[in-house]
Amino acid sequence: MLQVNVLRTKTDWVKERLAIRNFKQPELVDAIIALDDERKKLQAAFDLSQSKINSASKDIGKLMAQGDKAGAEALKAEVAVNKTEVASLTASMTEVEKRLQETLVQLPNLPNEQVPAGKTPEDNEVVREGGVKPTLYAGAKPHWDLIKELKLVDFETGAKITGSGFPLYTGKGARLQRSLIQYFLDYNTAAGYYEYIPPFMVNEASAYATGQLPDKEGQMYHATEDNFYLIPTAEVPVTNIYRDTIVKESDLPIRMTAYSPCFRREAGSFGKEVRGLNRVHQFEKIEIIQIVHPDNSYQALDDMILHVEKLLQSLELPYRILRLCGGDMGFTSAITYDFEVYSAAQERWLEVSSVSNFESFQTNRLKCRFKDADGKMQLTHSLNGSSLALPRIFASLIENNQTEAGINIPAALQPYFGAAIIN
RNA sequence: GGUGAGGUGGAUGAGUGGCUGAAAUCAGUAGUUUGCUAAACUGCCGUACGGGUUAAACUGUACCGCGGGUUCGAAUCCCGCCCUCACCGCCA
Repeated sequence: MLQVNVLRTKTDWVKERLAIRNFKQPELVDAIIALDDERKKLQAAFDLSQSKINSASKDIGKLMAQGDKAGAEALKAEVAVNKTEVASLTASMTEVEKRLQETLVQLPNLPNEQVPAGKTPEDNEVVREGGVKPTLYAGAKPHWDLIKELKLVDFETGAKITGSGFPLYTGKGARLQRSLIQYFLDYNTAAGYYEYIPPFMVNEASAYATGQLPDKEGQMYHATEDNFYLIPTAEVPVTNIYRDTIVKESDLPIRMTAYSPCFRREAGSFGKEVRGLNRVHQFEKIEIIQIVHPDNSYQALDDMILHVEKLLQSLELPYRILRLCGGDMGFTSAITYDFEVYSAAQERWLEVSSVSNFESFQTNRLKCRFKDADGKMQLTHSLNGSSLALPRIFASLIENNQTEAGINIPAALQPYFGAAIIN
């Protein structure tokens, strides 16, 4: 959520930035300022009336103590008038605040200056590529065939148990999955990220604070009986650790990592794009999250990018880093870098991580602040990224490392997996 | 799920209708003193939204788990909900 103050003081610049995203309703900015003006006017009137009531009430107390009943009654009548006024002002204020809030949450974050203009994924910029695309042998197969042959993942039984898109990892597949989780967490904690295992369901307040509500309601599984949402990413519960908190400036940066399953309804997706492990309703992901001083958030972003990049290098996967264009960025992001690995048998790039700086967009809703050296409250900045999302790593690992003898496990993973080859 | 106790500022904890935005202690912070460490003393020390100011000072309102209600006036009384703790029930 953007700060009204920013809209007010930098109106034209805000509209310019929104245009980079192809945001179609710049007039909302003016509407918000107008609503905020109205809110202020009502607040001032309310404060005045309430102040009259307060002082009259004190006087009534004194008059009663002195035994001046008539005087007290006269004042009570006066208070009654102000009370009606306060009641109607309160109603107007509630209404205006509600409209203000509803409008404010419709504005996406402002793209950073580095974000390229553009509408579709084709407009994303490739920042750099790394690793070597493997040359596969003649009989190489896409992962959905490999997992069947080697009994790594059983989609049919997963579908029987739950529904399509809920994979059942089996045997060596389950073991590979587990070793990846362990490896990623070790890698992240070694870099100073504090480890959590969060709740996998969150309440409405948490889903709202990180921006899943109201925008992405339909994306989440909803346990209506208790009004809990299954998390679409560990970002939601972990970032909410710092909801409504005032942190010490000296505690920044806060670095956190967490493993969690992620649940996404992905309504309306189907076809080749989502075949096999490419897109599923439940997947595993290890997330990294930072809450930092606003002056340092871009340094933190660079650190996170490097962190993820080195992890991909250690897995010996060919990868590329994209800077997303305005039109392809998430609602809450100021800048996003996507990491894709090349899946050799599918001959396509698969997104395995997305690292974003939210600046103060998320922390404003979250209300995570610190008091600076001058004693002023400031919003922290928040960032997050995947390090890493598993299914597509799984898919590209087995596709890229397949040989006639079996699937080679990269050296970094062997201590975790306990073998050098799957066959 | 049942019964009981409770939810007050960073922490502990006082406060049962007006003198309480809230005692006291601790922590924090600025300073004074002391030869260092330590200690002692003094000041400051909640958040939000307004007004005011170059910035402050100053000032209005709201907030004592959340939402309602009673009252001229509510942290304090009433109702609903949420959460925590204890015991019981169930259970990985």
